[in-house]
Amino acid sequence: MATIYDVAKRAKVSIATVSRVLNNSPLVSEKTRERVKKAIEELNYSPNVIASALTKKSTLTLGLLIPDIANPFFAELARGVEDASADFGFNIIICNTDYRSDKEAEYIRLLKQKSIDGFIISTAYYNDENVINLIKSNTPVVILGRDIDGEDMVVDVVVSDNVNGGYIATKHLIDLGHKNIACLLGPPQVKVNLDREKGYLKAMEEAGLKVRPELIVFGDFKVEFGFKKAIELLSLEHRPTAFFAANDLTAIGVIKAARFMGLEVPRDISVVGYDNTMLAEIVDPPLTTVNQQMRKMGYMATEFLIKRIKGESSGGQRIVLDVDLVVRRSTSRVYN
Amino acid sequence: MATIYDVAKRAKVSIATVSRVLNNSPLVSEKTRERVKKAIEELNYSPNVIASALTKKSTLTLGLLIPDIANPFFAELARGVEDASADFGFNIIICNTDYRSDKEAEYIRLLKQKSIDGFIISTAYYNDENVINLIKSNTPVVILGRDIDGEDMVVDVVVSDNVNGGYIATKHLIDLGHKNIACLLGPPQVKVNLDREKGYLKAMEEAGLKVRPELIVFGDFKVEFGFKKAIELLSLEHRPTAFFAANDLTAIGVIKAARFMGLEVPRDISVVGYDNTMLAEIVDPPLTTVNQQMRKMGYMATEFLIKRIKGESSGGQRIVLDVDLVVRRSTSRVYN
DNA sequence: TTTAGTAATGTAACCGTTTTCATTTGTCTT
DNA sequence: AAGACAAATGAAAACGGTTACATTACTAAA
Repeated sequence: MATIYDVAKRAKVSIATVSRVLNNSPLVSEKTRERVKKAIEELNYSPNVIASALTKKSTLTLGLLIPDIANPFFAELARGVEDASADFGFNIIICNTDYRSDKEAEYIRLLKQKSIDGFIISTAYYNDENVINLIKSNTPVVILGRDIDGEDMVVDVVVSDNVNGGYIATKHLIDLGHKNIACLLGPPQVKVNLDREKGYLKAMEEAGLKVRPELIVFGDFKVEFGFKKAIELLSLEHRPTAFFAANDLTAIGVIKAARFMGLEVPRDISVVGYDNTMLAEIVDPPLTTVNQQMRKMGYMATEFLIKRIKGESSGGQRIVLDVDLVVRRSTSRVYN
Repeated sequence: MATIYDVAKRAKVSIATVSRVLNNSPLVSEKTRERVKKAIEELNYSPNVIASALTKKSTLTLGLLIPDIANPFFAELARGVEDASADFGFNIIICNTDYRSDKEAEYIRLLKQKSIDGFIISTAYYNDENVINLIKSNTPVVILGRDIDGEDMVVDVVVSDNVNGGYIATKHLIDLGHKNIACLLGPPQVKVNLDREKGYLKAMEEAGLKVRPELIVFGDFKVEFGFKKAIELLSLEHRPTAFFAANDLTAIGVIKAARFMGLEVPRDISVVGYDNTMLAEIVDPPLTTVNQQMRKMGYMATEFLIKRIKGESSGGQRIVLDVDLVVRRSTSRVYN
């Protein structure tokens, strides 16, 4: 591979001049600039990012921490992140943490060694020490799809309006006449679940409905959880007629459980999911679900991070994206 | 951040000695080794990969080229790739090419500038110039889930047995009594589709069934394609009773089309998919599909690449992974 | 005790850039 | 034509490691 020296020699200038041309410095005469460009062309030279990173510090690379890329929610987020990165000339390194704090710490250590320019973090727990330390070390960070509990930390946060998401989902069920509405959430350490619960409670309260604590359950975001818990709740004496699940996978588990117990969705049981992943269209019946703009979230978060890196922003913003309800065929009116 | 100089000063040795300790060189006495380690510990020093990459050339980073991470098939592949990378101390940079050759070329250029150690390529067309040039430039490359048409190119290839996949899917339908079996494939530029077709033809021929060319259609891997094409074929006078689709999404499109036309799966129409993505379990009816070991493919490909990078292998291997049929409820016997 | 030979350590060049500072070149005044 | 000043260029020192080679410190044999 050709180096800057080869270019310099061929253009009969010093490497400093070549470097200036490379970085569009104004203090190169038109004549020599052309000569250098020609040499670059002829040698098919392209600068070594590693070498320039050593002095400039910038590697044009970002780290993305997510629990699991095989989960469609995070895949969609990742796509948005990668799109923005590409648009701004950055690349992203993907890290799957499997919800494990030790893996998260290890990846952060590794990526810091590699001098990446910033982190996009989708794995943050409510007050995740790894992440808080990272932010405090003054590394550019943006928190994506999660919330973090840091007093006066300089960090951008891009989330969607989870309280409202929980609210509109529950409201929709209430409007359909449901009164006994179960609420299946993800892990309580992830703040979005607390927010969605808040929305659920708000809607219930607003409608003057009694909240039955046994119908609010925290678990994980998996199909299995929805399935098992729904079976349990549907076996209750006074069983719920509707479920609000905190993601599409859990909602699908609920649908499977209903079918398993000989109940029909939506005739006997209504189900609302969350995320509007591609699964929602595919499952039968198609799932009514809360649409988060995942790709947009990923894109915006990355945009913020890059602005921060370039010094065009000083961080500390909190963006809340709208959600909306996509009504499909897993919910219907109840008569009682 | 502490540098090797800080460590050297604190341990009262030269930076060369520190470097030796860092790289586990045997020619450091136990005593000084301890001293250096202590200094490293105290300063919380960790070496700058960028700097070392400049001399060692190795960045411990790999590039993964896929069409779209939001596609569950590639997400699964990517997960396997990332798992292996993590196990061997590498990181991966993800690139979405959207099936576009120009994007592919651009990413290759960019990643070469960043001196990554090797490429895992899942986007290769039958004879993709970008990829062929890359391989010829002697960069370590492994082709994942695709095939490439290079006479004596030194490149590892990890694929699954697509001919057999097409065969067992079709055979399954034939065994159920189907005679008119449609075959919906992806783009013909992607060799796997040719292979799956080959398997289809082999099974048909073996059973002495007449192949109707109008029932073999190339398209893309999307739901829409399956939907549209199925409607078309199901409107034929002498319509197929079964479909073999080259991925799960297309198969789901077929199921939707059948339902749209008032036909029931599997009573009226049998459908076999391909990939065994999570969608297959979720769709209704659950999809009979050919299982590819995607995560394992990703893992193995990465393992090969890393061996190649470390000089433990000289490349040129071709691994074909087994496939098997997962029979669910989208296929049934036909009586005619 | 000297000496040879090996083990341990240090010095300095190098990897391919960027950038500060010094130097040269060119233009314009007077 | 000389001087002043700005514009263009170059030399060399960083950046933070690795490593070839030189040097020093040991150990054991003579």
